[in-house]
Amino acid sequence: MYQRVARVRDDGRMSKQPKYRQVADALRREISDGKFPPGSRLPSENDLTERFSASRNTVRSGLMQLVSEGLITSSQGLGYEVRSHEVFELNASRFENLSFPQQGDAYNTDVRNAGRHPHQTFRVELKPAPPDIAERLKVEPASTTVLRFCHRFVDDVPWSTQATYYPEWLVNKAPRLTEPGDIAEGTTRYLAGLGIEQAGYFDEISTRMPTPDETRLLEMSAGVPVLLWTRTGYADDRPIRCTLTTLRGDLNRMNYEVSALANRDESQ
Amino acid sequence: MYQRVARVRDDGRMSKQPKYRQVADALRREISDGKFPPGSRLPSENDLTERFSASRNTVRSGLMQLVSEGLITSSQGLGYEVRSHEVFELNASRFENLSFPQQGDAYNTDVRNAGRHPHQTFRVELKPAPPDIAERLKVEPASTTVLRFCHRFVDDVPWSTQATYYPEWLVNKAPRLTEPGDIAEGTTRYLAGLGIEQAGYFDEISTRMPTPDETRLLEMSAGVPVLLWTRTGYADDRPIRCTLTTLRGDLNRMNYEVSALANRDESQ
DNA sequence: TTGCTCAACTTGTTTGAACAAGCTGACGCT
DNA sequence: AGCGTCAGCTTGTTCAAACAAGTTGAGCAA
Repeated sequence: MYQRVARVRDDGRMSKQPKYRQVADALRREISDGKFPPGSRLPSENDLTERFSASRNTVRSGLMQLVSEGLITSSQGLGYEVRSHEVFELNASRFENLSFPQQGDAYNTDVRNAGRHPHQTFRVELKPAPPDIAERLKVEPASTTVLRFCHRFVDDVPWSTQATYYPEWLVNKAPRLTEPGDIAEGTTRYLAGLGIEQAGYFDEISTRMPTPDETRLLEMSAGVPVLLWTRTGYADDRPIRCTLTTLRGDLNRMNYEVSALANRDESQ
Repeated sequence: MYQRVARVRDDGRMSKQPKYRQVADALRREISDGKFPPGSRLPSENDLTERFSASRNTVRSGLMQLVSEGLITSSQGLGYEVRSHEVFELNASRFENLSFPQQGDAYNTDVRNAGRHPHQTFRVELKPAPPDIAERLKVEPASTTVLRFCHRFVDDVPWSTQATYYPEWLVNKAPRLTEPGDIAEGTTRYLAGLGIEQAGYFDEISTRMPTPDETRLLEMSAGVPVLLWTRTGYADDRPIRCTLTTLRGDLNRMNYEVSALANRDESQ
């Protein structure tokens, strides 16, 4: 039976909020007040059913709300747990090409410096350029590109995926880009040795909820968005690579350090 | 009655996916295939109930899934609509202090250049520094700061909120920061006129699901994350401001253009 | 002690029903 | 023609019940 929520009640204020939202609001408040600290467990659905005089389904609706806000997680047989946050800082404005090797190693050193254990799987493909990549690389759509793909973990927790596309003309100059394994000295350094130096890049950052594929690959729980980071690298004003990085939003933060003096001359 | 989903069925593959997920997957596929283009409406819950031979609640679970993925929206009385995307580019690496005025105006000109109509509300507060702000401004926690708050719209659609904190010592030098209205020439330019020039900044970017407050202020629908952008501005290596910007993730993309030459000298 | 089983918890999935409430167009009245 | 009402669509909220399935610890057997 439908039971209209009291319109004038509660703490005296008008509150014609639906019951499931009252549940969510109450629990959210208690979590932020520290009654349920990160890592702790919430009362079971049955307990909450009693406490709020609501059906189990209604309580579940409220809990679902908090799950999709990224505040709590649920596991069958275990209960609901308050999510604890731990972010990894990602310094994006640093240039890797002087004393630092490239990608894999920038990541490796960063992670190790943080006292964590890095791990990654690697894959190389030949692939026709997707439209957005082709546009950024200034090549024909569906023209051949080399795709170097990385799946990265920190302490065996999936952290990010990275797909770097190289245009065909560059691969002709730098054939080792098609090597199926990691390039020991780093691709940036390898390219620099061939006289192709990444002199600048253009970064685009956006966010959205993960696709089912991303959810699987990054083992993401509900209510956590991804950070999408696209870096287009240039040498002599010509695009030489385009890197799409997908980062778990709950684990990563990106940093840029920019100085006015450095940028003064290149007013866009 | 509980009815176990067929284990060997469908297209011949093992598929012991729960029914509500089958609904979500089928619809997601049809949306990405273009059967339901952005802006179009999905069949009603009743139609889907028939099509999938499931109860209305099960169909709703599947639809909820897509809503929280940010793929569709629902409106009472109207139905489910496929979300259409339109992003606004935000050039974050540009320096505003040469020929461009500050914040409000960088935003105003950007929006107008895009052929859109900007609009913002403004507020000034005196507020004790929150811990994270105090740390970034290198002042005592809870010491006095001036908070200048902006609520921004594009074509009357809520776009972002921006809160800039100035430390007390700076306000003593630049009293107009407490003026309740907009500073016509822009705060950066006003400060530069007093010999305080923002020579660099440190940006931090992260993402998460919005809080209920943010959902209300930015009129966000379910399944859309926010982009959090923290900019700490420096003059002579001393923090002079800290700006927290909350951006609707479905409407914004941030860009950084960085050149190696510019950054070569300031290896951190 | 070790190891297995199982009862008793937990959340996950599904159904059917009922009523609330927003939206739209048809119909009929003025 | 103009306007208001309302039937009939839509999604939103809530309930009660049942069975599925993951987790854990108590207790029994080897």
